Amino acid sequence: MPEIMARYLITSALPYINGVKHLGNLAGSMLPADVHARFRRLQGHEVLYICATDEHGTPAELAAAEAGQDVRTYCNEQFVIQRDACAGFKLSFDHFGRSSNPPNHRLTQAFCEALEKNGLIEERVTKQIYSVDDKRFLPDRYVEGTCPVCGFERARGDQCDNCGSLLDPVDLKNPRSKISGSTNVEARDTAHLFLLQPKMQDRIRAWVDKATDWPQLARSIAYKWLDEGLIDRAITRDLSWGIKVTKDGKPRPGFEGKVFYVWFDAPVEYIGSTVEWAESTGADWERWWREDKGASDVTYVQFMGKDNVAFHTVSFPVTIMGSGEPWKLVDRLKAFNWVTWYGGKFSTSEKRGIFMDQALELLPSDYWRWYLMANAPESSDAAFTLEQFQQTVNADLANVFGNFVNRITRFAASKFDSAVPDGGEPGEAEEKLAKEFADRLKTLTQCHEQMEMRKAAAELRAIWVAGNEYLQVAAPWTAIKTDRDKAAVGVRTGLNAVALFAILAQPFIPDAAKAVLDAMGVPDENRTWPKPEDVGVWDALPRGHAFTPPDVLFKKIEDADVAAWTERFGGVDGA
RNA sequence: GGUGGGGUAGCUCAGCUGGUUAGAGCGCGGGAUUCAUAACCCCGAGGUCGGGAGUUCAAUUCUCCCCCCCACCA
Repeated sequence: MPEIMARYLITSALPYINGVKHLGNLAGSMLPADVHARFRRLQGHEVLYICATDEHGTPAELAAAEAGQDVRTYCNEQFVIQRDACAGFKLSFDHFGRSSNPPNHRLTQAFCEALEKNGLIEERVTKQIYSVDDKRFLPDRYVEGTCPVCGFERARGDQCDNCGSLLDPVDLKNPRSKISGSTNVEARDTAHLFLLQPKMQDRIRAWVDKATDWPQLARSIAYKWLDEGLIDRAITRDLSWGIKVTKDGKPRPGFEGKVFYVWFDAPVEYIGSTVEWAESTGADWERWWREDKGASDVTYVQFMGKDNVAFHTVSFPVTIMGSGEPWKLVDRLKAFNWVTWYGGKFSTSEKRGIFMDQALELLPSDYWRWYLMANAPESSDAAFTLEQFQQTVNADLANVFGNFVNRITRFAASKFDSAVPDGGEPGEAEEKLAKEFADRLKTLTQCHEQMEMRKAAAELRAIWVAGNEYLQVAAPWTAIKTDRDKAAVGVRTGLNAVALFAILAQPFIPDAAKAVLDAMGVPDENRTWPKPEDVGVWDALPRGHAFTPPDVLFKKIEDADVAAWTERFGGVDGA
């Protein structure tokens, strides 16, 4: 089918290496990005879906220390855990990389050097708290002390939780290390590189002004930062785990014990991961990222949680644009709010909420995928409850879709010998179904194109319902008693609906969709996204074509399951 | 504290630039059906659209104030 092929570069915010993510993290970036990637592939577009673990920074170091491991070993283990959890959810990354891998080191260093050549980097000496016992400089939030403003004794280095004053760690009285508790700390001079963001302020604003199709949430956050005024930001830290600072490709004098701050190198890994992908497949990464190397026709779509919007709309663009090089900038952006656990926070320590690896122990990924996207936190935070999860999955997947597939395939198996029947002509009922299907398919397609997950799921569900309505009217089980041709039309239409419904379900529930399409014997090349004007879809299965009724697609979630899970994961209201 | 996002039927949520009897799914009540995972289909009952004031012929939809919830604050 000749179509206008487009190219989509899709990234989802990088999950931090520190432990397996919970369902909220999944629902807010990786999963919707996957749904979108699958949809665009089905449309016949060329898609590159990239993700990676974000591995640098103090939290990784501390988590490793707590686990009694060196950071590298810790990250190696955690990377595998996260990669496997993502695979378990059928996230169809073209590559899942690591920000600690060599390509990101090279790129990050190159970006910094390019920025410096353009006068956007400045070396400054500042005073920071050094912990003698910990043998390290302390990040702001790992310094505690008495607030110089209100006298609160447990003020953090960056802010006092009591009076709200923004603080500088060196101003705290009686400072101590939050890591070891040691009070043997002192302010020491240390040099850092600063990114002169204010110099880019006007260019960033002009760029945001043109981004009229960004969602409201993204634009308002970007403007908020711009209105407040960008500030010079340190992009290096006194740590050992991270990307070394260079000058002219060699270690930068005076920066031997320093690395880039994690927020500077993490987004660069979008590119780094693409390079990893290219190195492992022999593909060309520059045609996805360099405007001068063929990327000008790429549509770049980013998925992220609302906490990441500022970095993607302002900070990272400063790096990209400031380099003066023709890198690809984000075109479309989708931001999500949070999924909450019964209205409160997910928490490992308090045993509240389900994490990705645990979810897969309970049920196949499709169950979670469907619920999380049908209830995606698009306009506001969305509460996850096991009770609603049970209801949604049982109703939508088991009763509406699963049962539709089951009822018509089993009827066809017993009365028409497990083959697509010939004979009869479509009538009024078939016309009505085709009309409704075409209308809803149009809407569904638009929802996917706009990345409206909830609406897309609702529309898909409505299409499934239309199938059940049709069967109710066509009632082949009645017709077969008097008019075999009429029953044949009903069964044939129903079986084609099974295939169509599964094709449209692929982005959301890929495994179940595949099981249905395999059972119906639909060849891969016929599983592409249909168009509303294609009327041939209702006679796509060859007449006489044999199929195997699939097994029950979705087992219902029992009340006893919910009770057990509530016990284990802390349901109801614990907050 | 600042900024942003929310407060709409029992529950989870839709409701562009203001305008006939405010919508969906689930849950609930009734009916129909028997091909099917006690499933499906139809009908119905449920809401002073957080509170107050204002603008307007007209506000859930605009403005202001207040009260709650959530997130972020480099």
